[in-house]
Amino acid sequence: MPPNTAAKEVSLKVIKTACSNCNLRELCLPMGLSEEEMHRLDDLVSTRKRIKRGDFLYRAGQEFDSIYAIRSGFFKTDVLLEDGRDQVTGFQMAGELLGLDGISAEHHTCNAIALEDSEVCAIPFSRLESLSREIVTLQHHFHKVMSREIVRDHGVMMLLGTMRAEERLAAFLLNLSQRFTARGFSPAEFYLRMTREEIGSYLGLKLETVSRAFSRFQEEGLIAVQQKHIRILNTPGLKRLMTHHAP
Amino acid sequence: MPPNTAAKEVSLKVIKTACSNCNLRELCLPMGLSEEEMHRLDDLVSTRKRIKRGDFLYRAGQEFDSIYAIRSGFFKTDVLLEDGRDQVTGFQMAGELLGLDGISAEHHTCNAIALEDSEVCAIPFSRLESLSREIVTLQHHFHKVMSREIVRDHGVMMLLGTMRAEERLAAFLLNLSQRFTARGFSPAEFYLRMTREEIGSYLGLKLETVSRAFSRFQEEGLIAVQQKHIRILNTPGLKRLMTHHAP
DNA sequence: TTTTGCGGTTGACATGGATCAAGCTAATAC
DNA sequence: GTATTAGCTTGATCCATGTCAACCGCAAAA
Repeated sequence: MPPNTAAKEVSLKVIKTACSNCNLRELCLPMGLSEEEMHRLDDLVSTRKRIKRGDFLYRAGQEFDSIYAIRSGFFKTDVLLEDGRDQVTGFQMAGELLGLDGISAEHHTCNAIALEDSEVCAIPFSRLESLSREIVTLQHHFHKVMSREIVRDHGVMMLLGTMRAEERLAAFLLNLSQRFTARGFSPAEFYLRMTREEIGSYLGLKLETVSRAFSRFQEEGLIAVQQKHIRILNTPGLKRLMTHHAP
Repeated sequence: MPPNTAAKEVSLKVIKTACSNCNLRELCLPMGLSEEEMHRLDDLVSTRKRIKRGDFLYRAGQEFDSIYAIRSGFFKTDVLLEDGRDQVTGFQMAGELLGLDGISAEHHTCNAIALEDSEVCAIPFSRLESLSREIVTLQHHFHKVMSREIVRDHGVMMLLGTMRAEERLAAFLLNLSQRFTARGFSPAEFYLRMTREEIGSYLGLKLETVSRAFSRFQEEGLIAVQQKHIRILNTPGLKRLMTHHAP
């Protein structure tokens, strides 16, 4: 399928593919662009890709040429050490970008794996750089997105370096809740797309510890858990847990 | 002191200030630029700042307008949580950039503190964006620098999430050694600019644990420690320690 | 020179989370 | 519909690191 159709009559499919018609445009890369600017971005992101649950969007070591905007679905990224250890470095949802780590060395440094059937927009990076030389707001927004990733990583470092198990899990749940909210979903009720082991890997804990912390939260009436279904019953309680650490 | 002297006769001071005459230019922002391009960058970085040991280059919350290239000296960055906990998020040395985290929210999100008397070049960010719209190599290199920061942070997450105390310290020492080497210093012998407590904060450990790990390395003949003076005696040994974790 | 104090080392003990193990639940395959 | 299995929960025990405490040594201040 050719990515650019020169036809005047634009098919429904193509319309739906464009940033200008995407309901995530205010969360994603086109944030803050004018109508006209967004149409110029549309040309870049015309290639869409479906990724089945469990499949790789890209693998560590693979050549880097595009970043990806998640249109729907849910991903995790993980890094592998030579000795077999690995760690989940993030969970990404609709409107978020994947692949920014690949810019530095021109190859990907982590694996990106779909946790449910997903769709992404591939954005050829060199074309994004060209366009952002022309559109100031795009350039600036892209820099903000990269910077936000750095800030997010500092948050995770904080979490891993200073928080205890239950604080980590509370922070994790509140973060998910906040991101779901930003996407128009319930802040209090959601399905986890990842296993306890993946949560543990992300939080620097073993799956048993994650499970126990969930049970503890449930006993204390903070949340209701049933496998992957989570209901947050007491948000302030979780927040308190996050900040009032034992001396 | 006016940052731009229009005089034809350029003073020695100004010459020394320019990127084109900086011996760090191949590590720092101007990496890969042509002579002519580098001169255009010179105009941006004309403002230099001395920071005394213990002083802040910037504080969390402060308005963001510039990033900083370290010309000489040594810094740490740390984040503070509301409840008083804090964590060192990085140690930066000559040729490295500070302040990238501030782009996302237009204010700094961490403190940058000099660990020894230092000098930085302030780079007004909006002017850097303008210039990088004109100089492709500058734009691309800047993106790489930001991406590298993300990759580095993933490394720290890995370290905090999966490594034990001695592995963390070994990784830390090898990383320092490698960065000193890149700057033309000895790979095997250096002074630490930070306290055990700061190392511990960075590595998610208590200072006593750091101290014990140093002693242990010394007993095993891997390094010689005397306070802040470190000599690495067995680099492969340290590397092995980093990868052969207990099951 | 002496004093002061911060940073570092070391020891004894406490504990949070890891590990090992068993059983349970719910999705997926047959 | 039943069988299979991956994922989850819970209990018992262990150990790495945290905590508390004492002391050392060097460098800055007096």
